[in-house]
Order: sequence, then structure tokens, then C-alpha cells
Amino acid sequence: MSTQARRERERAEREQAIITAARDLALAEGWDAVTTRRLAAEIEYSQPVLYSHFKGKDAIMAAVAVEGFAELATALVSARASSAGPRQAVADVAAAYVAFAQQRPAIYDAMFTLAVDLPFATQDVPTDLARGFAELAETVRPVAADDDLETVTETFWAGLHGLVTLMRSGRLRRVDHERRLAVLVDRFSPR
Amino acid sequence: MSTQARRERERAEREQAIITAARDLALAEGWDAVTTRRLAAEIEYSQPVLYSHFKGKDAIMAAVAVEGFAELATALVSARASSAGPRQAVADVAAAYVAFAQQRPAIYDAMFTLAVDLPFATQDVPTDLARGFAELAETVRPVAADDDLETVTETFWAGLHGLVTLMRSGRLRRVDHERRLAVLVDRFSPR
DNA sequence: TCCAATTCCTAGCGCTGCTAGATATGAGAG
DNA sequence: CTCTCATATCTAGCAGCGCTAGGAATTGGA
Repeated sequence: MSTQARRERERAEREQAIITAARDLALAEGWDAVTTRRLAAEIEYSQPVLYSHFKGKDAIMAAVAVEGFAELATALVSARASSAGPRQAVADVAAAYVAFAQQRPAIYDAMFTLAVDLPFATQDVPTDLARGFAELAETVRPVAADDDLETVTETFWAGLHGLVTLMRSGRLRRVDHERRLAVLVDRFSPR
Repeated sequence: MSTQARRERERAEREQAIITAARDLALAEGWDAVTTRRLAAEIEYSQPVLYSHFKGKDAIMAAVAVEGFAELATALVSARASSAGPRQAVADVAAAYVAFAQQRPAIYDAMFTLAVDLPFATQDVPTDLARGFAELAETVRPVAADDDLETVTETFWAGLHGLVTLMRSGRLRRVDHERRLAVLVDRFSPR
């Protein structure tokens, strides 16, 4: 039964092509430009084919988000690994987080502001999301003190997320970005 | 020229009716349910009338947001006024901010995550937004120390915003909300 | 009473996500 | 080698969206 194997492989490749096309288009022109018709044209199949792979547009965005979690986790891991000492680590990891969000705004949105049908604060969180969160947790562990580590991590994360989103939607003066980040980092750094 | 005065008054009333209808509908069913057709039906006029008042749907959402800034500012002012001492003020103002966002999620979204064509970090910020921001600034002034007050305020705001948005989109465990808020408040409280 | 200006509505455009039903393709049986 | 049937895929279309052109109705002033 080699033919069936080939067809399954081709199907998987096509599914990946959809995700990649959505990702690239979103990065280049934003999620509003990612329509099912354009995606279909991109992969050179008709629209309904998309729906044989994904339940709908939201599911495609969720798939892009899942890929994003892997990238973000990797970025955070390498930032902490290459930093000099626990105090510097907070600054480096924060910078890596912000850089990721700024360089891939559309993906960041899919991960953290849109596409809500992803399992987040539940049992079966996407593995890479857990990896990224764990990396944040290790980074702020020295300052957790008597507070619960998970709680402190979530709060630090929320600070980063707030800075990133308010910045990018024009709610914060672009010029003081570095200083704000420094303030946040200082509040979550071991002293 | 009393007739012209009457017509201008009626026009203003109709404009307010549009904003109120949009606000109520968004609060009840979310912004996706706020369509120009439903709005038109609500105010008992035809669709194109909306466009004689507002440039488009975004402008209507912006008008709702502007009303929201006034409410939020008032809530923050009264929270700080009625709190016992500067340390408690940070907690009270933070609680008031979060309560506003939780009780009026759709309005909060219009203010801070959607409708970007509002003037924010520029010269002519809406007055009530400036009021709210000033209130936050006064609250965190005791902890600003040698950091720039505006920068600290923006960072604190970002922390609140991050907690609120991640919470409501299901990215954070609902149960630890109070503890996270306490961690953030602690980091921005005078000691 | 008539005219002109303003106000308002009907109808429709191009787009969206999504789907039902028809058509093409290809593997297995005889 | 041919026929059959299941699977894969496409064409066409639905209902809804934001928005607008052009005509009808209403109103105020001469």
C-alpha cells in the first residue's frame, strides 16, 4: 500500500503549505489580507480544499500560532542561555520577547490576541507554549521570593505583553520604548 | 431661525443615539454583532444615515471609545480619592482599572485594542484619556523615584493592560487573578 | 403656490467565510 | 483491458459584511 502512504504524505505537505502561505501573507500584509480565496490561490487549489484540512479560518490562524510558540520558545531559551548572570538574564529574555513580537507582529497577534480557540491555561497546552512559559519562569525565579513562581511569571509576562501591544497599536510613545522596558525589567530583577 | 436650531439638535440627538446603540449592542453581544445594518435598524433609520454622521464603522467605535475614556477616568479619580494613603492608592486604582475592563469588555477593547485611528500618544489626545492617564501618574508618583514619571506610569499601565487582556482572552488562569494583580501592585507600590 | 435645497431611502457593488452538489480522477475487481 | 465505485476536487452559490451612487420624498423660502 505505497500509494496510500504517498497520498498521506502529499496531504501533509499541502497542509503545511497552507500554514506557511497564511503565515507569510499575514506577515507581509496583515491578517485582514489573509482570505480563504487568496490562500487557495497561493496553494493552487480551490477554496473548499482548505476546509478539508481545517475547520475554518480560525483553525488556520491557530496553526500559525502554534508554529509561533515554537519560535518564541527557542528565542527565549537562547536569550537566557547566552546571558551573563541572572540579573542580565531578565533584561535579555525581555528583550528577546519584545523583539519577537516586533519582528513578527502578525504571528504574535495570532498567538496572543486573536484566535481564542487555542487551549491555554488548561491541561493540554501546546508543548512549545509551555516551553516558552517555563523559560520565563526560570528567568524570574530569583525574584519570586515568597510569591508563587507561576504567579510572578504570569505577571511579568503580562507586563511584557502590555508593553508590546500598547506600543504597536500606537498607544504608547514609540520613543520611550527602551526606558519602559528597563523599568519593567528593573521591577522584576534580582537585586 | 428656530427651525435650524431644532434640526441641529435633532441631528445631535441622533448621533448620540447611534453611539449609544453601538455601545449597548457591543456590550451585550460583542463588536462582531455590531453591524451597520443592525445599528440602522436600532435607530430606525436607513444605513446611509450612519455615514452622514461618521466616516465609517471605525469612527463609530472610536466615538464609543471616547465615551469610555470619560468613564474610566472618573472611576480612577474616585478610586484614588477614597483610598487611605499612597500605598493603598496603587492597589485601589489598579483594582478600579481592572474592574472597569472586566465589566465593560467591549468598550475596553474599543479603547485599547481596536479602532486605531484615535489620536493617542500625540498632541491632541482626547481630554478624558489624559485625565485617566494623569490619575495613574499621580498614583505611582511616590515610586517613580529617579525614573521619569511618565515612563513609570506607562509601564504600570502596560502591566494592568496585559493582565486584563491575557485574562479575558483565556490566556491566564482565572483563579489567580487577584494574586497576579497583587504582585504587580506590589512592584509599583511605595515601600 | 411653486421652486430649490436638503434629507433620506432603495438598490446594489465587491468583498467575506463557508458549503452543497456536480464533476473529475484513480485504484481495484473481473 | 475495461468497468465500477469511492475518493478527491472544483464550480457555483448563499448569506452576510461595509459602503455608496442615484433617485425619491420632504421641507423651507420666495
